[in-house]
Amino acid sequence: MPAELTVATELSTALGALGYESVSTAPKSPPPQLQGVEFATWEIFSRSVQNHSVAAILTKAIENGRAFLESESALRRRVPAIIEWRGPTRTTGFELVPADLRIDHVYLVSCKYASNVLINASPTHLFEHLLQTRPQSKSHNWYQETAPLEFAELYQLTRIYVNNHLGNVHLPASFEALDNKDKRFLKTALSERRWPEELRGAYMSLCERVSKETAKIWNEQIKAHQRPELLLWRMLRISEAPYFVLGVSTRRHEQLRLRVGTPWDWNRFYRLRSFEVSPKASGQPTVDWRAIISIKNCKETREIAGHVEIRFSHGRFIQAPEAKVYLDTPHIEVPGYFPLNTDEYDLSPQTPHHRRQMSIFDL
DNA sequence: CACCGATCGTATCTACACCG
DNA sequence: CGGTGTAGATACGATCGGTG
Repeated sequence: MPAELTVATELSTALGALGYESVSTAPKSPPPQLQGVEFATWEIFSRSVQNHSVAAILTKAIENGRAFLESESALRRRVPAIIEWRGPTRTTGFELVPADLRIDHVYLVSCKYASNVLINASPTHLFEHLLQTRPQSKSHNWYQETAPLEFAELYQLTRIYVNNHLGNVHLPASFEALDNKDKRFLKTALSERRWPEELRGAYMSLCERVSKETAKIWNEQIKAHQRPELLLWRMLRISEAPYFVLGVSTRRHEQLRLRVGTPWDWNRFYRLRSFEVSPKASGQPTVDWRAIISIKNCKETREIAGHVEIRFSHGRFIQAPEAKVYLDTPHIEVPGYFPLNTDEYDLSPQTPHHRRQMSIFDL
């Protein structure tokens, strides 16, 4: 059950925020404050609590919820009246805040356990529109757009490969002529994790070309844009509504407790100096990104780095590739992500300037 | 054998063609 | 012209396997 652990961490976080100290004391039915949880879901949750392999991560989730309850920048020990769980259903439309829980109608909480993925977008949306529009329904195959020759070559070799190995299969002469049945067939035929030896070279050429062209296009769009920080904010999921991230980091599963600020907060402290993009040699088309940020009233600069994979999403050749944005810098070091208990609003005149900087950045 | 980066998967939503 | 089926898209992360 893929989503079971996700559900369990979200519900454990909610329990923690309600003051529960351990998953072992979890009630037999959802607490009255917790809304949107079916009894059947709660039963599945109760079962996963018994599972020792997930006990450690659920304990961290409970602790995160409790920290949220205690935190001066969050609940300040006021036990919530309502915690709404969004559940497995997705929000409608173009989501800017990835919240799983909503506490007392206002506190939005995203539970993020061991994930460095920031956003999944269509390549056109990310590289050409810089995430500034609503996602378009019509998008093209980015591989074909950026590497038409390499893509065609890969398809031709795939056709030969399939004929040689699976026999009596007649795929159309061009990729464009594939129907859905053909595509599903190709997906199955190429379901091995590694590409077949015969195709590996062509696939690597495709990767290299797509990476280079993507970096070029993305760089040009960024250079042409008046305010590239708008792209950075979208990538970091910084939007008009502040929210909280509770979870664990991918590295060593350390606790991760953040308040994600808004562009308003961001502009008070930071300025984007540059946003650079370069192709990366990898097993799939990849571009690296890197933002240099200066801190206002201070000589210091910060860097945020990550990469984007441009990858097949539902199996090879099935449908248009997607762009998956990763954050490689630890969350805690990202300007705009504030550790839960820092009081960056402490800007009273009595506070010496250097102390203000300390309280903001050095926790 | 835990860890972590690289690679791959699925549920659900939206837009749109098609149908009566 | 509203209901419905379907393709294409996003949001979410799972899992594999090399490595120290």
